[in-house]
Amino acid sequence: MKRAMTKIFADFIARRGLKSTKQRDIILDGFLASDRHLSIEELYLKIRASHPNIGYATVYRTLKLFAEAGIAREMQFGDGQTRYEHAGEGEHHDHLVCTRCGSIEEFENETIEQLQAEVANSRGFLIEKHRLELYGVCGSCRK
Amino acid sequence: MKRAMTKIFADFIARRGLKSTKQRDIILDGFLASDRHLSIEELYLKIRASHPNIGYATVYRTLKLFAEAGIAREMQFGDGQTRYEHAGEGEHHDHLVCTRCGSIEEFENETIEQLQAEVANSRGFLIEKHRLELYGVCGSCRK
DNA sequence: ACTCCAATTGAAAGTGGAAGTCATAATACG
DNA sequence: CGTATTATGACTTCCACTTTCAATTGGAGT
Ligand SMILES: [Mn+2]
Ligand SMILES: [Mn+2]
Ligand SMILES: [Zn+2]
Ligand SMILES: [Zn+2]
Repeated sequence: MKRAMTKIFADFIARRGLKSTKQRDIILDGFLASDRHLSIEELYLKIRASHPNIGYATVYRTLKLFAEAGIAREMQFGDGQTRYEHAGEGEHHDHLVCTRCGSIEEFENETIEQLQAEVANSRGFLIEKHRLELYGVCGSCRK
Repeated sequence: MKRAMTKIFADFIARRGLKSTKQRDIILDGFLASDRHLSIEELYLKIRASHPNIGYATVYRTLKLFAEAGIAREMQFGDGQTRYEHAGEGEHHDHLVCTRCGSIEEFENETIEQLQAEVANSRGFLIEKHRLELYGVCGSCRK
């Protein structure tokens, strides 16, 4: 997975005539090694621990590149910060967001996806993407 | 509907020991007379046309009050602006958001709601609220 | 290896929407 | 009325990005 992502990003860099830099390598490593759904700030701080000279703006711009390259996806969970998650090839999932501890679980439900398609169809609406999030209290927080 | 909303807000004002003001009346009228899903700025500009002396902050604060009173609901559709829609008693719906013209349609699907509950249940997750939005091209924009 | 130029970087400044401040004004009620 | 309390509006601050810019770097072509 990590290999694949690294390859995809390298190809993207090449295709776009961009340059390979050590900052981008470091940020990619940090991103791939992390828990999913981290904010720019979170990744920046994590990376800064071992690379104090990498700037916020570079992390910010690099995450945008990851999104363009298709290895990251931008998300908004209503906490005022943009979060990035790993984006595998064509994979899709929705989220359960705990309003207590902030943890984010993922799920997939093909039936829901189909019903969404039906709703859109019946109105002549062409779906490009969708967002389904369940907010509430996670299992751990309920104990 | 409008009558009901007005009543609900008046009761809310009374219950909380707040004051009835002409600004709040004007803003409530403007809100109820509007298309749904408008941003603070949009409502502010709309109102300013006939009431140039009403400030942005008052519209901002009053919409928050509407939300607390239960006659409005705060929404985020990813365009960076908070939008408010009319909130009827206990009613719920999800949205189809056109990425071309920005129009927002509403829909309800009980089966999807049930499946969401099942997903949550199977993980011991307690749903407090959810968000389901389909982004794409609306019927009009496809023609 | 060396040049050269476009791409990149990081610090700093800028942006836009939301949220807070505060002096003045308006409301509720005895 | 008179007064305590709340509301208003102009302005400021906050915050999460987003852009700018001078200095640096990557790497294609000598
Ligand atoms: Mn995820
Ligand atoms: Mn709606
Ligand atoms: Zn939790
Ligand atoms: Zn449209």
